[in-house]
Amino acid sequence: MQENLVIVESPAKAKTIEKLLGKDYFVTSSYGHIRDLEKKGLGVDVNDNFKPEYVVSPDKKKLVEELKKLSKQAKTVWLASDEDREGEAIAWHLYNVLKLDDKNTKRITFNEITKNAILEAIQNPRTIDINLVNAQQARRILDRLVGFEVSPILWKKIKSSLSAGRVQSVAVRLIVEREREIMEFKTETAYKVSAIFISADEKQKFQLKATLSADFKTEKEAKVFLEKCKDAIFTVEGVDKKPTKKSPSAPFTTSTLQQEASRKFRFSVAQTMNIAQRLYERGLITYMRTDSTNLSTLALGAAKNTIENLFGEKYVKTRQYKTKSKSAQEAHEAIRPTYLQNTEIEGAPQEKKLYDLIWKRTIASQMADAELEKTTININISDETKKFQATGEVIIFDGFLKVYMESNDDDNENAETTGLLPALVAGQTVARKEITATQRFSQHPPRYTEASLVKKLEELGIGRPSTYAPTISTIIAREYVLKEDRAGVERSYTKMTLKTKDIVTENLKEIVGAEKTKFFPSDIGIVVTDFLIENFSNILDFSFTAKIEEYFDEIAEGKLDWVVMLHKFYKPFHKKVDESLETAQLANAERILGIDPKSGKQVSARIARFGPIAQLGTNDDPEKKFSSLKKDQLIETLTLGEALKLFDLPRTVGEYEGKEIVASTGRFGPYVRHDSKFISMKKEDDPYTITEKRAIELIEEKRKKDSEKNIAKFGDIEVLNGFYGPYITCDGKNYKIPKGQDPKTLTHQDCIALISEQKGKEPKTKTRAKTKKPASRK
DNA sequence: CAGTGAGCGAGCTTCCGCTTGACTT
Repeated sequence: MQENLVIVESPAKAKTIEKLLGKDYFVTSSYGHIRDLEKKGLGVDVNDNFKPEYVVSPDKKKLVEELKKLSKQAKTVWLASDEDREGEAIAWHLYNVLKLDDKNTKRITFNEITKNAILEAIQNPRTIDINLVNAQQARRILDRLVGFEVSPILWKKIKSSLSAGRVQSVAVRLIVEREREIMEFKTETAYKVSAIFISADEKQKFQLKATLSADFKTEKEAKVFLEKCKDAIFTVEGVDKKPTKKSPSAPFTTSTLQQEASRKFRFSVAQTMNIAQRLYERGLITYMRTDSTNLSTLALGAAKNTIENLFGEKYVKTRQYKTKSKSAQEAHEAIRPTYLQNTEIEGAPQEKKLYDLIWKRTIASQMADAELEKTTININISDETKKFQATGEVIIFDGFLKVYMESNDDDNENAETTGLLPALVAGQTVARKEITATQRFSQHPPRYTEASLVKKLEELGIGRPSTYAPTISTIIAREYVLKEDRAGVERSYTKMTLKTKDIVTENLKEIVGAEKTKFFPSDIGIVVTDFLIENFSNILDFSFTAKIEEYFDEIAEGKLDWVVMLHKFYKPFHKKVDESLETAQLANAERILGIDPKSGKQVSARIARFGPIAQLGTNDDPEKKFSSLKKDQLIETLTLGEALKLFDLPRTVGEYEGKEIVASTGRFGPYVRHDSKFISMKKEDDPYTITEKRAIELIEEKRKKDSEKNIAKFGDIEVLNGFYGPYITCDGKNYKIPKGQDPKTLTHQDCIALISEQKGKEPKTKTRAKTKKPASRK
């Protein structure tokens, strides 16, 4: 029996600390918070100074009993949860729930896990800081009030099971507003001119690529310029050399790691966190949920040694980075390898990749600046004020670039800067090889990716490292936003090239606007956002979190009473809740698109019980028709033509064996129906144009497949040939056939045996918030 | 590259931040 019980938040951390402290200390963990506000109802008494109703979480009951037992046996209990608001609250809840005694309870904190730091903490224990706890309670209660009072308004006004919250609603707003910017975006076109120059005499041999200092608005202007260039003389005005420096980025925080892993490996935010968790549990990296760029003195020393060994002394530059994010609570170190001398690790390929990234980023952050020389050459054109310019960059000393370079968000391929430029001198003339004017288009602002959304949220101080990934799954699960690929569209552009004598004009085509795993808002997301902005503009304000954080800071410093703060917030807020329940109208509830020229009926679009629909005929029309919108259509942008097209389905294609063939689009994409059977169309088919002949082909193909499908049938039990190969089905459940077994030889008895054998290990149904997967479209 | 192509209504849904687990194909 140990005299000392130390409780930290994470079990992996407990393990390392126990090793450092030795046998007099038993170190265990609380697995985060142990209790929370009652789940049913508000969990807060708004009529009694926001008295919270705390309940031990069901999955923590066993753990709490265990901790109670341990704490009774210990002589001293050390509450060593993290050194931030949440950590202080965890300590306070532990103190209360475990009914600890002041006399033998000590609160300690440390923000790096080294023997010295921990021993120092133990030498300097303190008591629980109730002001900090109150700041956490205010935060927790405010979030509950917002979430649980606003969400029910949405159930009533828009759709059941929707949700609103301080963090998620702003995340959706960002995506909705970006989409609106894109809708309103007007593409502008310009002609960019670039030239390739070669030596004017035979002495030098070079090719120099240069760009014109200004673009032309019209094709005509660009052409006039090219004409002028035909007989122009090109003279080097000057060669300018400037030394420049590049500095490494700070070590990883949660959000920067998510961004880089997304840019470099296309990992999703959740994927990155899962892999990082595994590395953390194996003791390979420090904690992965952090907002700090700080490195421990131990790590700084190890980095210095490693860099010296690998690259030499002149590559070393020890740096400590200031955390940029103002909302940072800095309870942990930056994310770094635990042992910097381990340049690589064993493990799954993805684990190796992520570790390598973390290692490089950490090491680079402690390396010298890269020294570069940037050269700019300006070239004058006779009788013309515009100039050509060529720039090149040469690395003089690679410094940190030896190991790592941060990637860029916009994968623009117009990297104009090249390497070494030819050695030209002022006054020298150069000859043109060719000059081209290419039509270019301005680009709409980019849609958010998971990682760029996290970046934006962090900049706004909204959300925490532990919530970025869950926030993204929430807004997807509510179907406020979709993460999607979109095919691009073809666009034509002109390119004029001045060759030796003539100007050649070409009309070329390019694909633009293709999107890969980007966020698009849904109609529900748009309507909910508009409603919330209309009625709860303060909460949807991008600076709302930052403002209340100031109050929380004051509470933490003991300058403001948390109950007073909540009263101030709640009074006007709750009034608004009541008002909007009574009176609020939905913004953009319905859009009238126009009149159908064929029937003379009104065409409109709105959100109905099962989602967005188009409607033909007014509400009082007994023969009104409905059609669901397609997945890539939005009420806001739907045109009359697109809406009318929706009513062309279902469409009678023809007849086969005396029965009608109908084509339409369903949940799983376009299909043909015949004799009350549904057959999915192939990629190349279109329900609007499919012919009778093709439809019959599909029907016959399906029949043939079905006939091959059945291998055997024993009453309820069937042996079928499916997508993954043969399988047994019974009562709507499927069972595997062992490898090496020929399905044709299975007897009834064999099947029964296989079923009962596999029934035992059926998965337990878990009541987890599941992300509903919408039907996939081809 | 399987299965699938609804809907008459009861009762429940929901927040943000700490943590890890563990169903099978």
